[in-house]
Amino acid sequence: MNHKPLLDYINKYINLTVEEEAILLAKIVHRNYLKDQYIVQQGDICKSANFIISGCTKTFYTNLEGQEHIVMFSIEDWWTSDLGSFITQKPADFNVQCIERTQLIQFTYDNLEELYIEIPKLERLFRKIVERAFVASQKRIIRNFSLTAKERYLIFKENYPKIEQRIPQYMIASYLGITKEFLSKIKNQLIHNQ
Amino acid sequence: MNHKPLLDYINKYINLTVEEEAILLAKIVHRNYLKDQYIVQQGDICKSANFIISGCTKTFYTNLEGQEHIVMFSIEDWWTSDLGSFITQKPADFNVQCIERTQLIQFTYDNLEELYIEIPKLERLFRKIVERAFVASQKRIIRNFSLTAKERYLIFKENYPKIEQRIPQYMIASYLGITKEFLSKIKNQLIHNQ
DNA sequence: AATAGATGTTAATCTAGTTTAACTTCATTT
DNA sequence: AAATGAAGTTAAACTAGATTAACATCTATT
Repeated sequence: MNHKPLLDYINKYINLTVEEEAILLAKIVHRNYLKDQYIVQQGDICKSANFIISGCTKTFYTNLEGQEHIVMFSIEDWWTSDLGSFITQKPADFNVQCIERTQLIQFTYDNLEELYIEIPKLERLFRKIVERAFVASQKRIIRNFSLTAKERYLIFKENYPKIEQRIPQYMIASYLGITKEFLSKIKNQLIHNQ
Repeated sequence: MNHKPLLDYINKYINLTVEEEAILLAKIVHRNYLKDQYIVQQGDICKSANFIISGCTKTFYTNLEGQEHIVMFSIEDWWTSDLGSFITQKPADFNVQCIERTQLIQFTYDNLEELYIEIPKLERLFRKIVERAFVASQKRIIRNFSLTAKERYLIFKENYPKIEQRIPQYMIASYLGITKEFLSKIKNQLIHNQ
């Protein structure tokens, strides 16, 4: 059981004592998912906040016409969940699915509520994590409004240089909010530097 | 000095003792802004998290061509700030400007850091607030991708029935990510139920 | 009451991105 | 090695929404 990435990650935000680490480790579960398996499905109640040790997930919404819209990709050292469903314990709006074989650490809702009481410092940890996630989300809204698809694609490549090779084009298009055909056209334009 | 809306708001999330309330109230500042005054300007370091007692603000980004893109409106019983700038104490990406005469309570960065230490429960309060804000922001990204401008306008009217009368059309258009001319067209279509 | 400035509307023209559909490439299974 | 299917490309026709520009309305100030 490899806890190190989680503890290293936590220690960037707060300092846990050895006893606190032990309390925390007693309440987590390691879990392995295969490629294409779902961690959360739209309509389910999201039971866990998940810290990724290895692998990659996509969080997406499927509308009535069956079109997928990807809100985020998550990789090693990041979290994945339907946070809205998790915090309210109501049915999820989003699906979370593994794009690769994924190894993660799960905090169930009840265990995390207990941990907040046993180790109040964790409130600070998660406050800081969600603050950063919120800021990134707001910036994404602005990019979607004020930039063209080509500009958004270039920024995506800059921000996630390693992810692009791991993810099919049509998912990147979905994340950018365009069709796979138009992404294909953009890439062609970039090759012929237009 | 009217603290009641703030204390009522806080008590929906956590319970403060009388002593804790006193500590908190000692560290806040009441502030009044006139219509059109700025609370934060792009490039400034955002010095405060602001709880609105009365009035209304817009948070927006101005791009190089001078176009405004509104990320959020804030009214009574809600927060306004450039959170990204506030938490990192680096220059703001956004402007926060009053659309009406606005009365608010300010938490400066240093005071809030001290409060987190004196009243650790506040970590929980702000964790929960930001969690909800993040969830709303994710849902907005999906709406922008998967709905037409007309659908987004109708949802806006549903979600903010009282705000619409208080805010000029061109700002609503900016929030929806469309031009004021196109919003005008949408409204005309809705009148003639197309 | 006249002027100026901000806000809102209408309509013509234009464009970024979608849709549809046919084709290619690549990996997987039999 | 052939066959199936998933992923990606290309190109033509189409549309949601932008741009431009002229005009209308409303308000505040002198």
